[in-house]
Amino acid sequence: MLDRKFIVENAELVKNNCALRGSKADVDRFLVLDGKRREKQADVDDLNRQANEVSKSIGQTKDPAEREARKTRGRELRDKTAAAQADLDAIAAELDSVQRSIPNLSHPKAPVGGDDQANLELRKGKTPLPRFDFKPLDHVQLGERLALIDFEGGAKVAGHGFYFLKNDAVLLELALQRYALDLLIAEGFTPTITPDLARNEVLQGTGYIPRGPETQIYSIADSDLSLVATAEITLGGLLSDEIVDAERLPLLFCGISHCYRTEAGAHGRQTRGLYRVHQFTKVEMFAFTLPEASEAMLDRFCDLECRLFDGLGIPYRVVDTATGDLGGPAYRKFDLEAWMPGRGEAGEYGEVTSTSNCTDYQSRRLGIRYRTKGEKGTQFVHTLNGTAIAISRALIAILENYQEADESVRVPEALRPLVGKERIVAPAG
RNA sequence: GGAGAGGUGGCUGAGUGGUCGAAAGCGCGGGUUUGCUAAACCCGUGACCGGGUAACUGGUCCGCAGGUUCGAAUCCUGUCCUCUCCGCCA
Repeated sequence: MLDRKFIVENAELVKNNCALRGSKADVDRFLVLDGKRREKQADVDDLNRQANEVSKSIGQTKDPAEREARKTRGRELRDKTAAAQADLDAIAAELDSVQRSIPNLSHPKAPVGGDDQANLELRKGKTPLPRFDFKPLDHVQLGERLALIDFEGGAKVAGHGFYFLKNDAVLLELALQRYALDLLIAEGFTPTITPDLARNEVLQGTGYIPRGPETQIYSIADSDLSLVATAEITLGGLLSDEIVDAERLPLLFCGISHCYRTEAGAHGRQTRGLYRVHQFTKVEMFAFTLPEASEAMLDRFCDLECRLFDGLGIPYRVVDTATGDLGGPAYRKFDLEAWMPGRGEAGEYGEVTSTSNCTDYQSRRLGIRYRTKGEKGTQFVHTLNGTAIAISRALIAILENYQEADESVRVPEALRPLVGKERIVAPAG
């Protein structure tokens, strides 16, 4: 969320930004509530002060009658205080909910627009688009013919949107995890495998909303836990309510987690195959940085994503995400869209990774601060997240780009030592 | 799952109803001493929300949420977490 004082002092800016983002957050309501809150707070403070004075004086009063008189006075004051506090709590609760609904500011260079149609292509990857002298199959067909993906089996045990990976697809999944990890470890990231469940409080801190009507999140009955939609949630929560020394920053983590998404309201759009599924594995990058370092870190994350996909020999383009498509927490976001030859009439780009600079929007909610030696007070860190590799979508890109006329699939050079073979062919029989 | 112990400031750790936002130590900042460094000594040093140009000042915070009381770090209830032991188990 944004800083309360900042919103008050920059109300017009915040309102304009809400408009750019297509957010319906009620900034005017926020301003009214904030004024009320301050008045009420002053009342409560004053009553508390009086009550504290009376309480202190009782301890020093010897005369029993005088003590009783002061106790009565104290009771009266505490009653008034409690009433005022209740008013204040009600105001503060509404204020907080409005404040949380206000999206982060937008980077001045982020393209303005209502949805992903306005995204701006920045550049393309090193690998040229593949040329096929046959009609390429899509990954669903390939997955079936090579016995790599079993959607029917997945649907049978867990419903539509679930799948079994089989045979060499399992090796590919593990190879992709290891491939991403090897690069990130070399880059100084601390590798982690994170919980697949998190407290709802942590979900909310990172900007995810469990149990809403349009929630993307699976909740666990009779608990305050949800299945995570990404390791961004668990890695962000890792340092919640902590104060770190400035010289320890930046902190770089990468995390393997399973990602669970209900995909509520996503029916009818790109639901074929592995593109939009309820569960997949992801290697996620996460950074906590000083405020002045977050822009450069976003470029670094984007560059790492490019290196991973260049290394896999997959064609892609990088897009700068439009303001209306940024969601709540992101200040700026870059997506990698890989070429998927089996998609649409003659191939289309489809999002495979995404990296965001959330500035202090998440850290303010999560209470993640840093302290600089010799300086008074603390400040909020900046948080960034980026997909290293989302396995399901990477699989689509690999299968479709590396297919051959005989329906076999070459294993990308970089993965061959990890998969242990050069080519995936249909199992005998 | 059963039995205990405990969660206090950046860290360690005192504190069992009033003057405690909280001893002491570490760390950190400043100073004295010093050829330099180190050591020693002295002073200062929590976070958050308000008011004030400022000096300064009001309030909140001792895992979290409630309760008792004029008054709670301290007593009570619930909850989360950590540790030890027992049971079960991959």
